[in-house]
Amino acid sequence: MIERKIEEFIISYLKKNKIQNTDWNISQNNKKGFGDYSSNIALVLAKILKKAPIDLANDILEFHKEDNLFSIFVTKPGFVNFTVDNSYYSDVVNQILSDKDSFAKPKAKKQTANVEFVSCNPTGPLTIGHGRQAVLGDIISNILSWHNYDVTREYYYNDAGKQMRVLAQSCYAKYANKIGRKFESPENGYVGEYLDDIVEKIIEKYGNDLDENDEKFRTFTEKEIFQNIQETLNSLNIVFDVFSKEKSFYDNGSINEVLKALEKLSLSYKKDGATWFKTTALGKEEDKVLVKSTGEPTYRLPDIAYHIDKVKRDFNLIVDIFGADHIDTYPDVLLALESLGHRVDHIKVVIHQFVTLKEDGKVVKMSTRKANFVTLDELIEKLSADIIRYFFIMRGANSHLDFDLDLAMDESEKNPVYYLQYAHARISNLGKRFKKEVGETNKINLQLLDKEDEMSLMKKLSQFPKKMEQLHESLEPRQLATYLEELAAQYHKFYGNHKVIDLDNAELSHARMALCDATQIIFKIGLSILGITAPERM
RNA sequence: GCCCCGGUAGCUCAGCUGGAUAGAGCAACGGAUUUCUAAUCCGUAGGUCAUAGGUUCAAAUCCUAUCCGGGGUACCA
Repeated sequence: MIERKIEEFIISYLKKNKIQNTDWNISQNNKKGFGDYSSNIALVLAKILKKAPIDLANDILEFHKEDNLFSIFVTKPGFVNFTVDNSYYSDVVNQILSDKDSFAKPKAKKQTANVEFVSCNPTGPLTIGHGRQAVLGDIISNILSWHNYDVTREYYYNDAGKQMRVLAQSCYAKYANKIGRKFESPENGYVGEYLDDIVEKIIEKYGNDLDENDEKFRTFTEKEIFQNIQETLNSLNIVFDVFSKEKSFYDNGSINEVLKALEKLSLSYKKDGATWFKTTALGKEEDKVLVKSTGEPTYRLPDIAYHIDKVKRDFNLIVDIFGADHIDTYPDVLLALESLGHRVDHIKVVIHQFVTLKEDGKVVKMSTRKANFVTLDELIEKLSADIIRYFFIMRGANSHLDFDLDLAMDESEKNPVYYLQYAHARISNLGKRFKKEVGETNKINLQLLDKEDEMSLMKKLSQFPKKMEQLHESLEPRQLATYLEELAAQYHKFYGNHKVIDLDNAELSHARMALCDATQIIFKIGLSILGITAPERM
């Protein structure tokens, strides 16, 4: 990467002048007039050395020996600007063409990662909010896979708690109602239509004389709903490797172990019949309940046991993806792990904000319990997986996402997804024609590419490795989407202004086609990480 | 009350580990089509980067306060 070379150059200057590290940087310029890269090194040094920044910048300029990598010029108030030689960019194109799908892919040894996402209890169909998390988690997993991680996609859910009991009661209420018994739906019960369908199936399968406390109202319902959840995820091409059930941590005794261990450390105590986690001893403002006075643990306790289990499975990286409603709970879990002597420095938590759905220009409020939500299934009926996936990550995870249903459907032609896919398809089509009309060659002279649009496109391609590095750090899929949109814009512009197939100039034609091929390779890599198809034609 | 996000063009949002002239898409307006598939391109217009202070050679970006929107603050998950 050229940034490295520039960095090395500046460091060599600092070494020669015996200047200790300072807080300087190299930034890339998208504007004209300042070269490809600039450094603030002289501005930063000015203060320490008590010299004019412009003089320092000129000193750096003089220090630089002629080479064929980059040239330097200085602008006020003291920026050192680097203009990278064109040959660097054509080298990148060559590199892409020879490495193909593995271009820029790190060669580091395999590591393991666990990504936990969705983790929604089987009490109802997935909503649009879950959809965001599902897609986010899947793409983050793809990013890690690309960076040579062996990724385990994991779904954790509560198959034993209070919510499941309420679900069973709600189901029975519908059942009773159907067969003419009297039974009040529980307070805060589930009333969604999906339960009616399940009740129909129960009657069909088990008849209409089941007892109120029959196990089937829980087990059958859970199975049905969970199957539906998996089907929904599958239709977005999301497949999990591991399902962890909360109940297993009761059964194997690890929840009790956590309680004992915390007690031993005097980090828990009893009050009002409940067991409390003494987080105030660890710098928090309030203590939190671990076991309710009813004897039932809160979600926090099994969560701790579950995370200990994940840590013990020895992954190099653990990623938890939560909705904004969990923002206050995960620090407690991490605190517990730390105080019990477990590693937490390899746990990354990704928090995403909520989705608001807009229909007919109005915001639709959603709640699973009240059943006035729009399900992910309904969305999938209307839109393709490609579009849904893209829409969910086209905003930063930390921003609220306005999902405008009307826009996603009615204006699908103006959808950014098509813009990307079209760039890819255009190149495919062009390639076919090119083969027929121009033929092949083994001598490609990329030095012929020096037009502004060609250079801009090559520069955009050269940014890919750096982008992927940033992506690894941020785990923010939107950054890749933004990059691909920029690349597509650059490509369409190039395509519009220059003929690739020019029968009077075969040499130039080949050079341009090579540039197109390289661009297509980057699209392929990018789109596959986003889990979006790269069509040959549209 | 306290904590966490966010407030950038008419709308939806990038940019935020400080850098030079704040960007896209949509919407509006004006052009390009006997095409290498126009699902595209070119151009015009659109901004007190919520507000007020502060730090800095340099602030949309960092700090403080205020205002507005969302979420949390449960012996719900």
